[in-house]
Amino acid sequence: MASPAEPKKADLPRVDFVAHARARGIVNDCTDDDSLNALAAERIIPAYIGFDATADSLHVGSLLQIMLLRLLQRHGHKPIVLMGGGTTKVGDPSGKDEARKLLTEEEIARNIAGIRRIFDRFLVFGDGPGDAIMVNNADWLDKLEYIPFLREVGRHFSVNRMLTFDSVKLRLEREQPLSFLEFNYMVLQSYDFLELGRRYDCRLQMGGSDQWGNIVSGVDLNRRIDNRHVFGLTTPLIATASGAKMGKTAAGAVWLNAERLTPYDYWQFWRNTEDADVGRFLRLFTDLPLDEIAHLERLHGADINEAKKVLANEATALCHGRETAVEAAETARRTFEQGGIGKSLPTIDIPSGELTRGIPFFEALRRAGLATSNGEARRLIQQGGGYLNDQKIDDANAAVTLVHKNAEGVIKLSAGRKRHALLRPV
RNA sequence: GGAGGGGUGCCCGAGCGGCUAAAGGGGACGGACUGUAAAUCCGUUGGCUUCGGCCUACGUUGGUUCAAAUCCAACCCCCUCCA
Repeated sequence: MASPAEPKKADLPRVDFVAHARARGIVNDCTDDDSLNALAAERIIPAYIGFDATADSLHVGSLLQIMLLRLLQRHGHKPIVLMGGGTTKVGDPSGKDEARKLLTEEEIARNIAGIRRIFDRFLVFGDGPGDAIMVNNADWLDKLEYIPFLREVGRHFSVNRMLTFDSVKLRLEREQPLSFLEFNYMVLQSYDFLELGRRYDCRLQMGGSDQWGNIVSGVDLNRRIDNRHVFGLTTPLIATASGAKMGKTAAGAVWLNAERLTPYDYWQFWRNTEDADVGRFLRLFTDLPLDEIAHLERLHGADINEAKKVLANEATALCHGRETAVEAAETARRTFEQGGIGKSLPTIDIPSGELTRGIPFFEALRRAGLATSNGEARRLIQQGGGYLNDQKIDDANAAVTLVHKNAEGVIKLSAGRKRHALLRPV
């Protein structure tokens, strides 16, 4: 499989990291641009972002963080991917109304393995100075001793101030429960930063803007305990131009692994970006140089679709490889621009015998994954959204048979104009 | 430990004995309009169905009643206040 990491590693100057990140719109806030720039000029900065292992994949909600680590590495610095094997057992209350379900050790280990595969596509791991590493905070959190920890670290935390943090305040204001377990999350996250400073001379923690409070706490802790001058940098919260939270699609979250979301659907997600977001998303989610993006941004009206295709191609190439992206683009071209079919469309095998007898249209739609129940399939047909080989079919009970097999040997089913699937007689 | 409030469909939230598969909103899906965009408008939104119906659902388990999301009991969970 082709590696997407075309600018394989450091192809940009170390000193420009923060300025470039800002120019691309990835930076929401930074504790101290000037000192950080000075440090970047002087040496390779090990920097980390933490990811909780709550699922076996990450979704686009984490993509900006991933891109930031990638940009960091392109500028010659060292990305540290911190897996929250320990903190996942606690649960980050930030931005949530409810505590997360607690995961078992085995689930967490499995999740970390899945997430590692995603990072392998975006970063170059290794033992060299600018190579990325992945570490797990369970390595130090699991064996913490309560009293010594409280005495070393706990005394630096003011409960008064902790109560003012958004993550906590939100829960209290909305009268939602916040357990003491979760309340400790920010302390542990701060401690991670201290530990990474000690182990890897990590100087920078990055994360989403909702992590700002946790990050500056860690910056303080490094200074107070080890007298280490470290930095924090956050990314903005990304919403679509029309205000929706980013990363929702028909099927739910936009996952970064092919098992949860096919590369074709991933491509489609980017292809359907709102006009007003195209330039911004190109800067945030692709490696394209800024001048090239500025050029694409000048497209207007229907022409902007070309920019959306570039966005879809580049974003998909990063995540699934160039070859896969090209295939998805080709499938989309045939499907939407020629009303044909492409090989990236989901394909379901159906025994020929069944098709000889014929299966009702509604059932075919359901089995193709275009409806979750017979009722939904019937509704779809009734509302004029059921298509068989691009012909609208009104009769839910119409038989789908081998007669409908086209030149390529498959039967094309569609739900509305955008969702397609193929049945393949076997 | 005590007192009060609460747990409703994907989410928020109304209902507080029958007219309730459960108002309203959000989200989602389909249609119209477009450019595979946004905005807008229309429709749909528990499952199965031979389309006549049949199941399952309002924290859990029992009970009262011809009839319960609605009343009663016990239990579980959450919130607030008191000790």
